[in-house]
Parts: sequence; C-alpha cells; structure tokens
Amino acid sequence: MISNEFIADFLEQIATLLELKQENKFKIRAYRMAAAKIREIGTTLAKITQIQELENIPGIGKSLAEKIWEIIHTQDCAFYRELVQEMPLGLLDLLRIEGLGPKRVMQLHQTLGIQDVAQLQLALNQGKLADLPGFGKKIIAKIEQGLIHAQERASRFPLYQVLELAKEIVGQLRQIPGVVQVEIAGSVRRWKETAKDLDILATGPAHLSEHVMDIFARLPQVSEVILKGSTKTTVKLRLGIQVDLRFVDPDCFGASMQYFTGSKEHNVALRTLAKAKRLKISEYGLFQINDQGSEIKIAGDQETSVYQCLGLAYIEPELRENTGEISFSQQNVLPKLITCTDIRGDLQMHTTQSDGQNTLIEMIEACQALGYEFMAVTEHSKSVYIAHGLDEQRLHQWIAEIHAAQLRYPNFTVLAGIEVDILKDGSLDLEASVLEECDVVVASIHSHLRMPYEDMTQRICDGISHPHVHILAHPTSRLINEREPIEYDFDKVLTTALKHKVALEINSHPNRLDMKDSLVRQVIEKKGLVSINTDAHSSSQLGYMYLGVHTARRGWCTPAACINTYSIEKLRQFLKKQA
DNA sequence: GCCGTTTTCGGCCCGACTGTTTTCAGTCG
Repeated sequence: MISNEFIADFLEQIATLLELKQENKFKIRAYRMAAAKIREIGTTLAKITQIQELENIPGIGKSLAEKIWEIIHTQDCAFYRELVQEMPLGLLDLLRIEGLGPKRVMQLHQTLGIQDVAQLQLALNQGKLADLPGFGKKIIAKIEQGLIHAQERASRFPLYQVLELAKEIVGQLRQIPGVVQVEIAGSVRRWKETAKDLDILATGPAHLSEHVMDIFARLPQVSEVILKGSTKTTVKLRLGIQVDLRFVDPDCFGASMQYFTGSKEHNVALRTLAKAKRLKISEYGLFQINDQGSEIKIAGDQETSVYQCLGLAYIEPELRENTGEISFSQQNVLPKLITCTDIRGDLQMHTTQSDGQNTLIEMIEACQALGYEFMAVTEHSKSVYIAHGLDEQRLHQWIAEIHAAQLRYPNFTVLAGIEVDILKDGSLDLEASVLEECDVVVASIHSHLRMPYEDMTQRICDGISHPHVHILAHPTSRLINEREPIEYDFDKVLTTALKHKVALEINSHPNRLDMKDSLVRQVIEKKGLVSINTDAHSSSQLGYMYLGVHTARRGWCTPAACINTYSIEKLRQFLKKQA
C-alpha cells in the first residue's frame, strides 16, 4: 500500500522542480501545502476509492487530486516525468547548498551545463564561475563554503540536544546588562521533535543591539559567523547547528515572539487573516491600515494581545502548524491541553532487575520526589536477552518483591508491571497466568522490526487484543535520526486499541518521542487514550516526562485523554478494563 | 494551483541581510 509519505515526497519534489523552473510561486506553494497536508492527515489516501474525496481535502483541488490519484494507482506521475526531462534531478541537491537558490542554480545549469554537485565542484575548481554575471568573489566563496557545509551537515537535530544548547546560550545572553528579555522561539518553542536551527529573541534598548550582537557572535560555542547585522545575526556552532538571534525593542516583544515562533505556515495563515481585516502583521506589531494608507499599531508588546486583536483565542505554540488551530481559535473551541502538572504517575520504567541502573527503592523514591501518586515498574520479558528480561518464574517472584516494597510507602502506589514482547507471530512472550498477576501489562516490539506491512499490522493487532494488555509501548519503534518507524496500518491498530481499551504510549525518551505528534492527533481525534511514560532506565531519566507531555500537546492531547492524569481509583478501573 | 468575511477572477505574508548593484535582486527564514 502506498503511504501518504510517498505521495507527499512526490509533490514536494514537483514543488522544488517548479521552483527551479521559476514557475508562479503560489503554484509552488500549493504543491508544498498539499504535501504538508497529506503528511499530517489521519486517513491513508491510498484507501480512498473516489477521486472526489481527494478534492474535499482542503488545499487539494482538481489538478492536485488528479495527480495524487495517478500516483496512488501507478506509483508514478507524468507531470513529474516531464519536469525531470527538463531539469536533471541533481539540481535539487544544488538547491540545498547555502547561497544557491533557484535563479543561480538555473543560471549554472543553462550557461555551464552543470547538472549535479560533482559538476559544480569541478566548475569551481576550474574557476569557471568567475566569468558569470552576478557571480562575484563573495558569492563564489559562499558557495564553496556551502558545499563543505552540505557534506558535513546532519539534516536536523533532536529537540533535546537543541534544548540543552538553547538553555546555555539564553543564559549567557541574559547576563548582558541592559538586556530586557531573552527567549527561545522557533520550532524549539513549538517543541517540534527535531530542529533545523535555533531561534532566539532578545529585547532591550536600541542602542544595545550592536553590543548584544557582538557578544553573541563571540560566544565560545560559535565556530562561524554566517551573517551579522544590527537586528539579526546568524552563527554556526561547533556542534554544527545554526543559531539566529534577533534583537527588537521591548514594545515589539509579543509580535516578535509570535513571528519567530512560527510555524511559517501558521504565520502565513495569520497574515492572510489579518489582511482580510485590513490589518498588517509583522515582527514589529499588528497595525491597522487606515484609508490614507498609514499604519496605526494596535498590538505588539504581548503575544496574547496580537492574537486577541485578530479576533483569536490564544494559540499554544505547540499547535501553531496551520492544521486547523486557527479556525478552532476563531470559534474559541481549542482544547485545553495537558500540562506537566496534570501527570500523576509514570507507567513504564526499568530497575536493576532487568536493564535499569537504579534499584526498585531508588526508583520509588525518585518518583515520589517528582510529586507522583503512582508508578509502574515494567521490566523486560525473557526474549529480550540482552536486557536480562524476566521469565515467568522470575516475574512471579519480582511481583512479590514489589508488593513487599509497597508496604513501606503507604501513601504511594507502586504498580507491579511488565513490558512484555509481542513476538513475531503476535503472541506474547509470557504465559497469561503470570500476566494476570501484574497490575499493568505494557506490550511492545523489540525484534523483527522489518516485516511486510500486512503481517506487521496483524502482529500488533493480535498482541494488543490479548485480554491482559493495557498499553502499547513505543508504538512505532522509531529512533529519531537513527531508525525509521516500523510500517503498519495505524488506523487498524488504533481501531483495535479502542475496541480492547488499550492506551497507546507516548514514550518520552529523547531519542524516541514515540508515538510522534501526528499519530497522537489521530488517537485524540478517534477518542482513544494515550499513556505518557519515560521508559526510564535510571532515576534521572524519569525527568524526561516533559518531552512526552509536549509531544502530547502537539497532538492536541487533553488531560482526559491521558491515563497518567487519572486518580489511582480511576486508573485501577482502567486497568481492570472496566472503564 | 487553490480559493472565497474584497467570491469565480484576482489575489495569494513580510522583512533582514548581502553583494554587485548605479537602484535592487537573490536568498533566507
């Protein structure tokens, strides 16, 4: 079955080829928006039986519907083929080089016959670019540098890594006397799972701006200054990540935070809305345009007031992806999102009994220190040899030990659990009799990650249909930047989970964040349940909970949809499958 | 190519920085 990703990649490539062709930029945008829509939409397009249904999707009209239909049924697209005839695919790689946009790439292609990165490198070595109009010394140097960057660049950095870095840099900038505010913006503020760069906003009196930019450009983490102006400076850190700092007047703080938090798509939609109301929005504020064409600032110092003056309820940064949040906001029906303080307990963790670093008692006390009311200890099952997984006998004894430990903590609940493997054939790795002794059964997949789509779907559905299973852990087994998610029919698994009252986990480990945001959204839309857990292998990893909570928020998750917010009484009801 | 709180055609977000420019285009976010 053709995945939505496959279709979206096709449209994305067409958009880039049209960009090279210097087609109408709004046409290009239409392809990009359609690709984005397809990536986040819940339904698998390949299952659609009427082309009309495609046209009903916002952002997809007749022309795009026909192309998508063609891609689904032929795994190919004639329009795409035509474009590739005109422009070699190697040119797409050139576009990813800093300093090269569509115009210059086409100029290189048409005048020097350059078709790919290797030919560009050769032309640079031979000094051929210097003869071209518009290619001065600086531009050529930038392209040479860009080629080096393109080779060494990791595409995106995991959120957690960038957050740690951001805290460091923000801390350093806040120490500059006279600076009023320094805040993280961009995709990091939206808690997107990976970041291309880090955006920081600082405010203060205008005379300070040059000084702040100087200090920023000379921070010890900086390896290269890419551009430097009085209000905007971009540097590259030794770690390879790019950081943008913007400096504005405190009066513009709200508008700037709004602007630099993005997403780009959210901002475009907001500006369109503003324009319809004869307003103009920029990083400097929200302006009313009167009949003479002059502008009067009506909002800007607070982010909330920018939204308010547009007739919108405040939109949390995690929702700003232009996936429906603006119309929900207009109708004032945005969900009240889950927060870290709603979490009453962690339902997946490991101790020294299997592959954890801390003892049961240490984990209990760490959970209590976090203010939790309950926790579940969930060791691995026997087939996970390397993790020293438990067999029936050991689990039986271990449950007794957990019960004994519980006696020492009368005001706190320690649930005895297990993370049982779903084997290749869909059966569970432990006998039902011992699973029945557990308070919580978390099922997951650790082996045979590459199976045919239909078989994997069946395997997971069988696994979670087992009467003792409560939670499907890290549902896609992906590792960010390391391992692709396993492929199966998520709709079908979700339907099965709903039927059997199984919650789907949001695993908070920084390398996992699994399920990802868009899948969480699907669960929420279908009125399913999630469980946000850390899968901690040490007491310090219990602290990753916030990463899972923000991922949940990106999926529009409310407290009611997350079993970790339940009171212990309600949780026990759920675990009895009587909820 | 899409779409309608300027509705079936004519719009479609806005600004900073850089370089090669003699007044602005290209790139980027």
